[in-house]
Amino acid sequence: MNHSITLRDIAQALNLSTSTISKALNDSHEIGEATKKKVMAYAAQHHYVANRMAKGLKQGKSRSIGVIVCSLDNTFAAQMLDGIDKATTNKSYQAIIMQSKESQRKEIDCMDLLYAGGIDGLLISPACETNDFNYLKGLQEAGLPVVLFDRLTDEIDAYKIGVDNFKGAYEATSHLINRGYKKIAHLNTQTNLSISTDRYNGFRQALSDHEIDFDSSYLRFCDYTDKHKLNADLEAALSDFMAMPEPPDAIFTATDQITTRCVALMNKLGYKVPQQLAIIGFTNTDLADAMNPALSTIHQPAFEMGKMAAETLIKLIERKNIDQEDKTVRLQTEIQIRSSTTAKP
Amino acid sequence: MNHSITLRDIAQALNLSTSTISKALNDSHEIGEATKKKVMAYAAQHHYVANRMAKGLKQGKSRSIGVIVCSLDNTFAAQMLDGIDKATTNKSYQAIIMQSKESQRKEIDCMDLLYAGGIDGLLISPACETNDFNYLKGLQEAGLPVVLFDRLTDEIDAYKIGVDNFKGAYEATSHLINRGYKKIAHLNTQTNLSISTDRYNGFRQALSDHEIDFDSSYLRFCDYTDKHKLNADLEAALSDFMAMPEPPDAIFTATDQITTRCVALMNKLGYKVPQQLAIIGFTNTDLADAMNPALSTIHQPAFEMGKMAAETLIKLIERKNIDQEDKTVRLQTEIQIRSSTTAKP
DNA sequence: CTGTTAGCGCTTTCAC
DNA sequence: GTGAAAGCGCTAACAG
Repeated sequence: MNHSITLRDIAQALNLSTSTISKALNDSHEIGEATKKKVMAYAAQHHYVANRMAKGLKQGKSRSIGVIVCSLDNTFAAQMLDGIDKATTNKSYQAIIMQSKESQRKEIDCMDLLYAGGIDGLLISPACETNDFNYLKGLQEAGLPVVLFDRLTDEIDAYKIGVDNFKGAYEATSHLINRGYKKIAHLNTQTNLSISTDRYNGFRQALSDHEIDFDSSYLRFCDYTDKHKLNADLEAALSDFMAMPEPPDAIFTATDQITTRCVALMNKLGYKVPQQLAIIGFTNTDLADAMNPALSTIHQPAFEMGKMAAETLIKLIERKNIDQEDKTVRLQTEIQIRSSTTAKP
Repeated sequence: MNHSITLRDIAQALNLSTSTISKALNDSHEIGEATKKKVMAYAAQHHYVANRMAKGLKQGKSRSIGVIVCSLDNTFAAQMLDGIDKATTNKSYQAIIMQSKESQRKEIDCMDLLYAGGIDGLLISPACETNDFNYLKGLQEAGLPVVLFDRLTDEIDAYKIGVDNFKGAYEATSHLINRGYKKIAHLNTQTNLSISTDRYNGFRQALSDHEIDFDSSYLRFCDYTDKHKLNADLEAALSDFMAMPEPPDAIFTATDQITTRCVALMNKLGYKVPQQLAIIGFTNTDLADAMNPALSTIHQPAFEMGKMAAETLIKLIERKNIDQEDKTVRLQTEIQIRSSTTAKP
């Protein structure tokens, strides 16, 4: 806690009252120019900085927002946090960041702590595990402004900022088909969040629009709650796929983690990419071009999504008009084609 | 800002005074068991949660710490933040995270904001650019507890948690030598921080211990302040190296960014790894094994470093004994050998 | 234009 | 064992 000077110190030094100082510093019209100048000068000279606690207590707000993501240690989340930081810093809010580690219980703990900590609003990207949104609804009903980002759900009425997952998946799948792949496998997560179903639906729609029959044995929903489990699920899925009489010739992976782990496994298991098995997936890793072959990806505007979510929340907190018809915004993904989906020979 | 009930609400409901409630809730010995029970029960039932602002104002502390890293959007930093989060959550502190983006000016802005925000202590991993620590010293002299982590400097007297960079670099270089590589290039950052010089010195020491002459044309210090500049510097360095009459046969890269970008460039430029050019470097990316060939790395205990730094800071804040002789702690790195440094044919 | 006063919610002497 | 009162630093009526 800093021990800088207080309003009273300035008041005494300048032979004025604290309220005059307060008003002067807040550039109130009630105060004369001369006094303002004097006060400002003195404050600057003595490095006065208002006590955040006192101000917050008085005004009933903390100028801080809570942020809950699955994990700090996750490229994609980190990029969104970067965007959130941009927005909060711009508007001089503090972000208190917490992680759910994909656990619904931990997520509730986070909400508890944040709420108790006196946040003015909450930005949340729910854990994969989460299927009960009552706690969150409770906070909302208690008057806490809430914005969902990245991982959305219809279970709750709130402002939501995500991407067009259906379209991204549709494009990825269509790209594979256009490159000559027909036996396309799909790896996704086990979760109720729309992020999963939207991508799955996009995949299915692309297949059917190109008149390719859907083969359910090419489909697997993996456990996402734990790195090791995910890896195990993925490895099982891959070897099952490749042991089939008609193994897939391409694979579309639905999340950042699944995509990158999958590439690692394909290297480990020695599959030739893309000759034997092409791959494209949702991932924002900077290392797509460091892989060999370079990885084709569906890239999400993570930074913008975070920034926009934070800006929306701040507007909500400050009861400003939100100039969008729909409470749900879907940003566009971008397909980045590299060698892991080179045209089929 | 949450609007839960206050001490006074409880006091009125129970026909007691606020001070009694306060003491009861803080489990003071002055209060009778019966009253305590009654108060606790009522508080729990009505979801009482103490107002952080009021408490902070009264006690002159905020139970929050400031954290400054180069960037949120950086695998290595994210892993350290994960560790910091672990420690702060354990001790029920809040971490306010800010990013310097490698700029000294921004770093000072961050410190300003954090200090004004009333943090109880500061955790900082300085920007590469930073060479003037007077501002930080100023905060320290004003009584703010400060702990440096990851990127250390002798310019300031503080608790410091880093890794043994000299040893890590020494091991990486020795590994290359033992695998039969003799013409070893080194890519490092332009900075005054010991992170850079220690690694450089470790490299030099390994060469000289193995009686290999140091060739300064195999050495390059790259601009780290901007991704594009770094990439350009790296690309220039690589093509200069490979255009030499005697190009290097291996390369030791000193940081996370340099290592991963370098791999991407080597793929792009089409060098055969490790036949033409082996590579090992400091990096914590999860994708080392997703690369082809898999990347040998020097891995740093980022999570532990962050956790330990935060724990140290909290002890400092709470004036607890710190049970370590030396104010500087150096954790051990771990060499992870994969195919990018396969023995020279 | 400036000052007085009260109070945000909490802790903490100090009385009783 | 419990309560009254003061005060942390700030803002905002309300007076003057």
